[in-house]
Amino acid sequence: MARPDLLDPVLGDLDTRIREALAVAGLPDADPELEKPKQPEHGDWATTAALRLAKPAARNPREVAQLIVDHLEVPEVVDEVSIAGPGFVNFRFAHRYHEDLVRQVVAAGPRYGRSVKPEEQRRAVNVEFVSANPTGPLHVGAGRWAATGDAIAELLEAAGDTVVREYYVNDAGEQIRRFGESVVLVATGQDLGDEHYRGRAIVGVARELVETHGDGLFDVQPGDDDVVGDETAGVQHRDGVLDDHEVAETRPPAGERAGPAAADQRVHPGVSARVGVLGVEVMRRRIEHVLHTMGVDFDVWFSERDGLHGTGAVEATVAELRERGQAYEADGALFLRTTDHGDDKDRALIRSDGRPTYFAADCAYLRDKWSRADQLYYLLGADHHGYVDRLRAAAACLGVPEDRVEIRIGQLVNLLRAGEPVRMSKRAGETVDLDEVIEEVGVDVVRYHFLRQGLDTTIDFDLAVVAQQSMENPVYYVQYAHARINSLIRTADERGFDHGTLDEVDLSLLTHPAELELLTAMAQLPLVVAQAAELRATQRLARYAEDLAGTFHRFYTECRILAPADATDEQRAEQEAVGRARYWLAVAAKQVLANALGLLRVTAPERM
RNA sequence: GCCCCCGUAGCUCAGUGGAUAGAGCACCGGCCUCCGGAGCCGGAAGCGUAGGUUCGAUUCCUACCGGGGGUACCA
Repeated sequence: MARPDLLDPVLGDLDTRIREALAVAGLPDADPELEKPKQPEHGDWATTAALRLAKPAARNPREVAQLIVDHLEVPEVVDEVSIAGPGFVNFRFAHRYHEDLVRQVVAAGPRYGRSVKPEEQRRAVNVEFVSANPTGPLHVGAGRWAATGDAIAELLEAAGDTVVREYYVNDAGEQIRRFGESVVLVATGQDLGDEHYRGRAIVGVARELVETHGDGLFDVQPGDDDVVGDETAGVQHRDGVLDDHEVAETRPPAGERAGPAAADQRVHPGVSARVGVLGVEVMRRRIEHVLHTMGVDFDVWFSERDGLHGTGAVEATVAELRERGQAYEADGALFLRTTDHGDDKDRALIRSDGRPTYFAADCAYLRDKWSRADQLYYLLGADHHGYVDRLRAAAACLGVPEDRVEIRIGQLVNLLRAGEPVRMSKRAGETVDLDEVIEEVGVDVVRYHFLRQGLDTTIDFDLAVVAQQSMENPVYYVQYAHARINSLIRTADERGFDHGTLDEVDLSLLTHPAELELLTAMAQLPLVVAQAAELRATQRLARYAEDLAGTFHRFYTECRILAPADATDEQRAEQEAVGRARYWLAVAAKQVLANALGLLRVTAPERM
């Protein structure tokens, strides 16, 4: 678990001393796991070590707590140590600790909340997310993976790891030919079959291709005859998460998916393949653009076609798996022994007709990533959960340690409007894509809505609700707190408020309960960030931001900073000293709010 | 059939084995002659059911009930 001692020297010292006390008392070693008591009156920090040591020490928890307290060399900064409840050891810190916090926050600025890992614990993490098929526009569901994957990447960086954000572009195989075929038919005004991709996006791609390449694009060209028997034949991939109502829009009907589909006789397969490659790139760029509007910028767009099939990586991977003795032939096909590693059945790598399966490409991709990173994180939608076991098994077959491959499944998103499912009318080609939702409600709302809920809850995204600028949208609550502080600072400047410098201000005047609560809330950020990163749980940080905003609003309501505009000189003078301390507290609180929002990559507006 | 996720306040959701289970919305009642009322304070209201493990279970295990998703030498 996150070690507060790595985040804060004062907590680090306390952590060390508790460990020493355990040793001196003859108790087993244990991580003190310093935490914030739920009730403020219990103190500033607490350890549960006694509770967890009760069993190994064969004593009751309160006795163990007493032993710890008896042997603890209490740090100077701790004013009070107490035992409470079943065996908590609570610490109340001297006021000086809180005063230091304000200075620490202001000094660290945007870095407050981030931490550094010791070299040996630092990981190069590859975070793969979204990876939607480039054969259609991004749906709302993909927005969830975009927001979540991006924020998790940010959290990991904040916790001291290095991160690569990666998008796997599934641009090889049968689906590309079919996509190209669809584009050709659309561009030449012919009817589409049930197996074809359709919708505004296809029309847009067709139009753009004609503009850039001319009509000759659709004529048979030299080389087009070579593509028959495409060696990459393969695959439609983990296409992000589709709303169930939307699946039919981008995925050919089930009946069409069995086996290599018969090519449409109206279009030369070579033309389809060539146009497909071009069209997919156009679509990919559009996806890239939408993600960019969402604030998500990938470091690597990994092309299956260029990166795996084009480099022989698939063959090399299959060869390695054979060498490792993890593959065997049966019925003319080649299978991977995934059942040795927890899968239900062995999976085919090479079909009996010699073509590699999609799974083979997946193995090659995993191997490629493992050569570039030492921790692999996959964020997949629940519609791909059936894929998890074989992916884990593939990693095991390739010799990747179990704890270095993390595959997380997120539940899907239901798109609603005023409680009614937004149904996709296939005939009308009516869909609601991610870019339209962003347009309608704004990036921050979309991102935050996805980030404040855990990955394993299904999210209802109701356009009617989310469009309201009210507390149905907690992001506004947090942003409002930030804007409000900014307004406060602005007003202070306008009135010529003399806030002095942080060095000279007397922060010991911050004694109001609302001030102390704000201070202790601010002190939590580094720990919250570390825990959120460790758990890959963005909602931890979002909920923290909401709590912090609430704590600030209470402080704001109860504690005046500026004297009233019509105050007498006496009132003004009286207010001045404490007002200065509060001013700096507000400045620090603004920084913490900005940092929390920044880690979620949600904007912290100066005014709204 | 098998696998995965969920079930916490009227609603939407937090809560990595610990103290009195928390927010928002909705409802009821209050709050500044003054720094942004997109705010603050108060009230009422809850762990699906039954077992088990544990000093301690919303949390872990089993069964059941209810809801959602997935199940291919497919692409």
